[in-house]
Amino acid sequence: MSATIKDVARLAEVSISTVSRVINDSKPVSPEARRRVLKAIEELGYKPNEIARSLVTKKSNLIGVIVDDIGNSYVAQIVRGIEEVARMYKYDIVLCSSYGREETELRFIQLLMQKQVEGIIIASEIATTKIAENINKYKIPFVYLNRLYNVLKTPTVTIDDEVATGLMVDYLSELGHKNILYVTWNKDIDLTIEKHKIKGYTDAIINKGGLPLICGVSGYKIEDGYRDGANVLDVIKKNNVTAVFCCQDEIAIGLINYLYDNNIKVPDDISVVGYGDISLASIYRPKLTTIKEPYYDIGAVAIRRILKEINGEAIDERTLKLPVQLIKRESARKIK
Amino acid sequence: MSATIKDVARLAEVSISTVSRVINDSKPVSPEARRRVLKAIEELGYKPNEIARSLVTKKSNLIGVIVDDIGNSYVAQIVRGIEEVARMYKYDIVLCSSYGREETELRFIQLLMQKQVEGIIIASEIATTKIAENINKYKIPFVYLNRLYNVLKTPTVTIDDEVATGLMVDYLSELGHKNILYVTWNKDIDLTIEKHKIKGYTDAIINKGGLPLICGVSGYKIEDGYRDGANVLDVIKKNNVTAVFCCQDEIAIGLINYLYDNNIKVPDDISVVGYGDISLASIYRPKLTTIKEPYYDIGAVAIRRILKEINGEAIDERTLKLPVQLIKRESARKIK
DNA sequence: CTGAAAGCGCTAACAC
DNA sequence: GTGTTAGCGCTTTCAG
Repeated sequence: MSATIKDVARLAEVSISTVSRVINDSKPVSPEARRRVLKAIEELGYKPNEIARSLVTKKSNLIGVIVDDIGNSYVAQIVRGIEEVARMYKYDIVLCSSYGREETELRFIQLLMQKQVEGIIIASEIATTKIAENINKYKIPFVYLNRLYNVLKTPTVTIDDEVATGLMVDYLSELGHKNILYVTWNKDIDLTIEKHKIKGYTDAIINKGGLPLICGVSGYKIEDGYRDGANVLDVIKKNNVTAVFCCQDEIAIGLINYLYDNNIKVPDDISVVGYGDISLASIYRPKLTTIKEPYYDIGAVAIRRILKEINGEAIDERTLKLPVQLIKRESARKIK
Repeated sequence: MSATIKDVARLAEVSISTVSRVINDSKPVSPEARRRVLKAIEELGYKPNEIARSLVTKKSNLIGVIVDDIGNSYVAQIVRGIEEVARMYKYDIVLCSSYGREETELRFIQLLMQKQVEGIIIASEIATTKIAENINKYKIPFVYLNRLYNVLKTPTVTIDDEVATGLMVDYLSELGHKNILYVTWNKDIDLTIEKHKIKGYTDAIINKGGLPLICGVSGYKIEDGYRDGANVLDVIKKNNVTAVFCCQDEIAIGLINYLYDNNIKVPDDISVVGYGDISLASIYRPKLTTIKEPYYDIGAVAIRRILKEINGEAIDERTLKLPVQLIKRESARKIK
């Protein structure tokens, strides 16, 4: 068993209050007493028990982070952002992976509440309204990060997706592309942020005097982009598409993989761009031209908001929008 | 403020002990009392405060996990393994990222101790002996996972690296390769597991009647493999190398990227294989032939060991070795 | 400046 | 089967 405040007090021949005072620097202590306490602490290797401290101060210094899957690189980036700023304020992160199961997330919220976390950030990809109801019950600072869905009326931080897709279309146009295909995950479009992205795309295309061309795939993972590659290729051929704009980097990479495996070279034969700028985007060959969603910053801003709220500071709007950035790399090129 | 056990007791008109008993199912309670307690709990939305509980039971149900960088996909896989089995035993994970700084790791250990974690797993890449001394002081269950270094006399879980590299050489030989270059991170080789990997490689090469050929690079990241690509290419040309065996997948990918950018096709012009089987290995094109380090399992086995130790069960050897697996994909092919 | 004492929310003897 | 009570290790009045 490690030393307690009592042991320190006994050894230093002072009361436990005095020990507490020097530890927390909460009230003046005579130099002599302080010296003795410090010496005793040193000798015993005493470290205050945070659990006991939390119980009385009602501050756990814990933030709960519920993620879909930490194995997703973009999720990892968000978590990095969260942790790094949390730590600046002496907060620790307790990590929960839900693997997209709603009941699991619900269970985690409760679990985290029991652990007395002071705030919760969810970075998940499921569409759910229960979560919000559930969490509001607890009146705890909370931010909901979702790359796909947009159904919860809770604080969040994103980029302006409509502007972003418009920006990409403009860029592709500059490169001389006229027939630009947008590839989207065709599920629950009304609930997802795809609604905004499609609007940005469509408006920009029409603005250039073109005709929107949209094609759906059955998921938003690399496998999905690959699996549905044949369909997409079909659409490409039938419409003389020269540039494909995928709604997620993963789909773009899956598609490029499919094209590669079928002897179609990107960007020589066709341009393919993504959305997100996941870490793979710059490692992959060809390097992916894409829209940057600043995951690290998203996490950092989210936690900062939570921390502010914990401190009772005024917090602004529910949704914070970070600047949009177009990343020009190799997977799109001038049309010949 | 949320409801406490007292509130429940008052509402149910029983003592707090009775409430505690029904919560924990620790002692028989009359059906009638139980019913009333359950009702009160329901009504108040009562959830036991884990902090208070921990204080008295001296069980925090927390495991500290110190990682180098969760942004590394293999680290994320280890953490997944840890979390998933931890959760089966009702443990939570508190995550700390050290970004390879030793002082930070040392500070985290102390911090985690103060949080009363019941065990610590470090998954880091730095070479240090201080960590072990420090942690042993606390007599807390502890596992040290390090993909590169091998200096700590602490429990760990790995694969048999010597066997693994031998296996790869054998495979490459089967494909007809005679001049197989081994690319290693040439720093602290005596301290790293490279020592074993090089031995496995060398023995196997000699065994086949070949001559070992080793070339160093200045790091173990993708950038490093890329940056030193020119040097490696030089060695390749001078020695008629037909297959390159990189000590990490990252280096292999960096190198292939370099070759790609210089119009050398893998595997058509040359075979390149890696070590680790990071998630990128199967996404990348060409898909990387490699040795699988089962990261998820490594994490799972590590936490299982910790949990066993917490429960006072007997634990076997310090180092657990998981089975070696050769993953044949596309980046190596039969010599023409 | 310092100590005694109350109490954070809960569990676990211990008595009844 | 149930209530009373003594802590867990700490912070924080409140006297002095």
